Amino acid sequence: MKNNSFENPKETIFYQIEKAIKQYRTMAQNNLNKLGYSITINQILILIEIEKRPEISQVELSELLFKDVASITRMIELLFKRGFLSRKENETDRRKKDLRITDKGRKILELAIPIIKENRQTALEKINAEEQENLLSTLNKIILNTSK
Amino acid sequence: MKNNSFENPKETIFYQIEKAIKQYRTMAQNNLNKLGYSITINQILILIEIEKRPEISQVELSELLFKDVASITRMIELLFKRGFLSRKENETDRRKKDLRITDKGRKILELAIPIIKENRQTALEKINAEEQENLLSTLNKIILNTSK
DNA sequence: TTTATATATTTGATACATCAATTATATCTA
DNA sequence: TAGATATAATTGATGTATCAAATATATAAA
Repeated sequence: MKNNSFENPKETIFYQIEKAIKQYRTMAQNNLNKLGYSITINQILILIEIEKRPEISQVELSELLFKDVASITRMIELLFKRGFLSRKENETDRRKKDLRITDKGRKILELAIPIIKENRQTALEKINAEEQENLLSTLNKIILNTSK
Repeated sequence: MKNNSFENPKETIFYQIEKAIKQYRTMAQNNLNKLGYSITINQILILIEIEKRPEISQVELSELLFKDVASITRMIELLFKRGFLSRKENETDRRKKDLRITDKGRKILELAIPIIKENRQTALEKINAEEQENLLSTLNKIILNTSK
């Protein structure tokens, strides 16, 4: 391992993490595009979470998807404009919005979910359970090290 | 391991990779901000590559940093506007631009590089050499699986 | 040497990220 | 209950990501 990590960026861990996640995203989006709809992986992930737990707040969505609440607001806005979900004031807490998947949204979810599962499988091919556990464990260490 | 990976997103590998890289970026940017300049990690990485190899083209930069050439153009534009680098037409190939770090750019590089190295060390604390090798190896498998 | 093809960079359009500030409502406390 | 504080969502400003199309120049091929 080189001492000066700037000599060979391609060999450093963070470059590799970036590369892996970027390639994964590209592959995932390309496969999703084959559906012929124009929707992003991120938008699908939001729909999935709302479908699983319709009372979820935008703050909770932001934590779950590691995004800023501002990003969530704008993504919700797009999903709403395109008719994938409905949005109205919550009765008991008027600061909140009730988000609901529309039929159109549910239809695209049904098509997209198998694709996303397949993407994950493809990306993890030939990586056995132990290796996956190790990866998770090392990632968790990085997460700990970088959290405050 | 759950069969339906949508039940517990927090436990899936790609969520963890996203979380790790996001937290790392946030920490790195926060530490960089302490310098009091207003510059992003990405911009520093571009400066580093140009400093190492001044004849580098924007296409090469895009490959090295896993970014679209369009992104590189805009980042270069910002770095130029802020006086961190100069940019002029290449004499022998007029499609290309000659990029050079300015004194101002060199100054910020000197301050930023130690910080970036420290960030990487912090993030990898208590992760031994073997574990790092394993991480790289697994990431490479993902990169292979998702390339094409 | 013209024509076709390839390469380097830029631009336009759209989506997302992050921070700070704002708006609106809810809750807590004196 | 009035005023302080907290929370949910939005908005503004700026930077980055991706794709497709446009420009400009270089190189290969007829």
